[in-house]
Amino acid sequence: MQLTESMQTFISHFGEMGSRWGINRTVGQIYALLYLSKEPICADDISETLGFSRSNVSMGLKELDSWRLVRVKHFQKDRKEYYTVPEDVWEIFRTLVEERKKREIDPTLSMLRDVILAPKATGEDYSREKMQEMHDLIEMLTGWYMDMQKVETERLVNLLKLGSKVYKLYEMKDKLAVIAGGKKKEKR
Amino acid sequence: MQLTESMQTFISHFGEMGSRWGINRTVGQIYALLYLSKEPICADDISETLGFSRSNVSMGLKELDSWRLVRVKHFQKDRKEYYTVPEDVWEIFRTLVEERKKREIDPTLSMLRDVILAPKATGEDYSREKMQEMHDLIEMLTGWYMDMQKVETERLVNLLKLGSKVYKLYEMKDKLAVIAGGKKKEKR
DNA sequence: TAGTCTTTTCTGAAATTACAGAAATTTTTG
DNA sequence: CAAAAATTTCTGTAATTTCAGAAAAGACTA
Repeated sequence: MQLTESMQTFISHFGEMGSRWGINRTVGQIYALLYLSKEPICADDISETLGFSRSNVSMGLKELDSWRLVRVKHFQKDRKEYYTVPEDVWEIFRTLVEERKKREIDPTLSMLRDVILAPKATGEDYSREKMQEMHDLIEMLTGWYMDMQKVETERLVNLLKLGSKVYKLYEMKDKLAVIAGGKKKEKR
Repeated sequence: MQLTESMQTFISHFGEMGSRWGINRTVGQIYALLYLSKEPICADDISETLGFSRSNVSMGLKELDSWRLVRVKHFQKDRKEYYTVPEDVWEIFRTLVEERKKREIDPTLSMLRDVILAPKATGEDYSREKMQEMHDLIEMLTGWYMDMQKVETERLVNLLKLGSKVYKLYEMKDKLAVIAGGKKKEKR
């Protein structure tokens, strides 16, 4: 596959940023290449285009698969496996957040629950309190995210665009309740 | 410093999760220890409690400092430096998001802007479109976050608790505008 | 300003991770 | 079922990262 200069830049960047994102160079570049390609690509093409060994590409694809970031496609009369990534950037984003949550947050939440349930030793009042605080914060954030996940993309975009202005709506929710209730009956 | 069993568990976990969070074991454990300690701790104490070399603790604290996650405190008649972390978990959380954004997202946003501005080569219609899409998504999300950052904690908590229900308010915003206008005239 | 206490930086060794090529395994097709 | 094609796993090496101890630098005091 032929890469233009801007594609090169994009792909290299994903390689370099890999370490900050917790993936390695190979994986980052493979993903970037697939993201930019309209057509599905087979492992050999990836290997040749990026100059990685065939085995490395295999490992990279396996890693991306574990992140649910690639899809395999088959063409008839060809037993090669062709890879793509989902086209919808919002879908990609949601997948990414979900996986990071699963890997980076859930284990901690689980540990915190265990620790909080264990019998309290003497002299650990403060530390227990802090563990509880961390637990509550994480639970609130993940709960919120899981709730928001159900909102369809278009509505989510509207909410994001509204941003903190949404708070003004919230402040008026009692009044709004009056209206909503008013239709049925009357005010509080 | 004496560690109870639950503190041990908590600290070890932060060490183990370190690699997933992009920090090393030492740094993770130092942070965890400071988080659980009500009193500021000096580097020697950290070193002794966790069993790391004094130099490693110094490096770790420097790393945490670069994340703006520690504070230094001095006591009179003692030239030792004592370390703490901010007590408010929300403040910690905001700092963490800000720093991660700075390290993991901003460079990519910058790369995308550059690439998008560069003259388009032939045959890269699709890839350019995808780069633009990624750029727009990231810009929208970071824009939203920066906007939300201004909202004070208590209000933010209310919004989080409201979760996707906030969308129902949004759907009624036109009605609400009527009320808001009405209120303005009647009072204040 | 010398002496002592404290922190930071340097250095090389140890551990971990990344990776190419080889070997093994699986899948497809005749 | 065997041959061929493709993928995955294994293995050794290279590169990177982590870390302890040594050396250097800085801060305070007598």
